[in-house]
Amino acid sequence: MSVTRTEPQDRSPEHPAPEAFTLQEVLDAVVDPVRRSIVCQLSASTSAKSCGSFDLPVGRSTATHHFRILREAGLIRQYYVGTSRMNELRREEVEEAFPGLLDALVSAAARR
Amino acid sequence: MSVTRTEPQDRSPEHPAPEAFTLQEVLDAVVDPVRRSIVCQLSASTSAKSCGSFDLPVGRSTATHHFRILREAGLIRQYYVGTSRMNELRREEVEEAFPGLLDALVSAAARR
DNA sequence: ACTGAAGTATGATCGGCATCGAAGTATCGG
DNA sequence: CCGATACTTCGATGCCGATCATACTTCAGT
Repeated sequence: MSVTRTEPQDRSPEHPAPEAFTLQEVLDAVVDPVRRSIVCQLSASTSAKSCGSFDLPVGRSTATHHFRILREAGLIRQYYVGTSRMNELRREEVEEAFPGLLDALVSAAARR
Repeated sequence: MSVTRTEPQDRSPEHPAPEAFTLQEVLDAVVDPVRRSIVCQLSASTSAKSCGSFDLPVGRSTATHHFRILREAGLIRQYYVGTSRMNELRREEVEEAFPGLLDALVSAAARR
């Protein structure tokens, strides 16, 4: 009978192009403390980080929600490596769309 | 009997000191489109503007609410002139607390 | 005093969002 | 195949904030 085929899945999520970034979405993203924390942890790291490697005060399903908001705003890029979803900042694209904004935010968050 | 005394009132509202500014309050303030519009209109103007002189898509009481949020975040200074409440940006203080943030926001809002 | 103008205060409504738990999916190691 | 791991999806809940209408206050002009 039908052997449950395990065709390789395409699990790469949608990423908006820089031209589609909106300030509203970016602000909606970074106004949340948990998401801002994610951005700061990414900014402090040189390499990509898996979702599970973040120090977050919420459950897994909520974390997934936050990563999605950040991705849809254009702030992060996500891709799978095995079962892990890696995350990295889209520094250049964000800088191109909204010059100085990301730096100002991260350094503002670093104070205090 | 008691003549309704018209003692001069102190109607000057509370303004936080720059040291008390928090990034969270500033972002909570500017994430709202109406409030961001207020900030941009103030930034584009050289002089102070009365509450009523703004072009806003909400009723008066709601506008009052928005101005208060902006003031409590430290973004604007308010003072009465007659019955009019004047508003102006606290550029220097905000710049001192969160360097580059206000400029980045206003210029980001100006794009598109 | 009276009136109008400019805001503020208050209470109610209403929608959106952060959160969680439970169940589902995909991948990797034996 | 069998777990185990790492996330995602889904539905429900609960709260907070934006909005409005109404009533009130303060001031300016007459």
